[in-house]
Amino acid sequence: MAKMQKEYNLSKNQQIVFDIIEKSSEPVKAYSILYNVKKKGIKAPPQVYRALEKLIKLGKIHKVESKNAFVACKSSNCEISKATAFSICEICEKVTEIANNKLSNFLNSFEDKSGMKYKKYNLEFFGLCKKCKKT
Amino acid sequence: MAKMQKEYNLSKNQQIVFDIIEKSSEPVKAYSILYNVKKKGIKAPPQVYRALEKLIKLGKIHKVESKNAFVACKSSNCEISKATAFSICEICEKVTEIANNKLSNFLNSFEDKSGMKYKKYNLEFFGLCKKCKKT
DNA sequence: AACACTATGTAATAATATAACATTTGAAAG
DNA sequence: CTTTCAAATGTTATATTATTACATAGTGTT
Ligand SMILES: [Zn+2]
Ligand SMILES: [Zn+2]
Ligand SMILES: [Zn+2]
Ligand SMILES: [Zn+2]
Repeated sequence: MAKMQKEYNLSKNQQIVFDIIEKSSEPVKAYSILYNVKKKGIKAPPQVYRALEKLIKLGKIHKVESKNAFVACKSSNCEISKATAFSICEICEKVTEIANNKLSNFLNSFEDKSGMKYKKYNLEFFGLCKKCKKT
Repeated sequence: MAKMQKEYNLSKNQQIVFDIIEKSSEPVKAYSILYNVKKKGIKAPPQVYRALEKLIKLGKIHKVESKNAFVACKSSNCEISKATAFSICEICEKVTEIANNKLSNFLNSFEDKSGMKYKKYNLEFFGLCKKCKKT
């Protein structure tokens, strides 16, 4: 029971790619992953992109669209990758996943006059992080 | 007074690129723009990307990040490109800019516990448009 | 004219992502 | 156990998106 069955269902390549992203303190780019996994036998872009695609579907990582980079999911609220929100510092580029019920409730129930009901959203906030605000 | 001074300050290339985007009923990709302006003397990617960059700064167009494509601003609320929201149909890929005060007020005043204050956001909703929902 | 600033033209290349096809693996069913 | 089927992998090539770097030209100001 120690590990609470975490990522037992990941395949070899998926696990390798996930480990890299999870260990990183910042968003990771696909080709940076590729470079870092060459030593583990992954040699070509499709291997990385397929793993990324699967991990996104599983909700284990998210793509930060404005940066073409990937982060591990920290909130465990978005297991199916349906509702994601990030804060992005415009100076140091730090990206943090936002877990805020008021925000997610508001957005999940948002419905506009077009009659379109949304099943998924991605929100990216930009500003200055605490550290960078001081300087 | 007929035209209410609209885009008088756009340079030649900026105007050419903007016209293409504004006339399109769907998001336009950079290389599609490039292809379409070859006849007007614009020959290389940087010319297009520079115009795009400027138009974005001016708030006349927005980039739809999840599609790497560009749309003309329809809301005139986001003159400085600070607060953008789009609805995107997952089937026909139609993109519509959302102008909704409740939404923009909520997001503009959103502040999370990290102490980070946001000056900009981009939100992309995904779902099925009215037309595609029927089928 | 001299200056600063913005925009343009052009060639080369970098960075991101997918197509296509052959092969392997692993779990489920018979 | 072996047949079967879906998922995952390996590999080559190519498509798509975006930027660097440098030279030139226009525009307005002093
Ligand atoms: Zn998440
Ligand atoms: Zn910062
Ligand atoms: Zn707009
Ligand atoms: Zn649709």
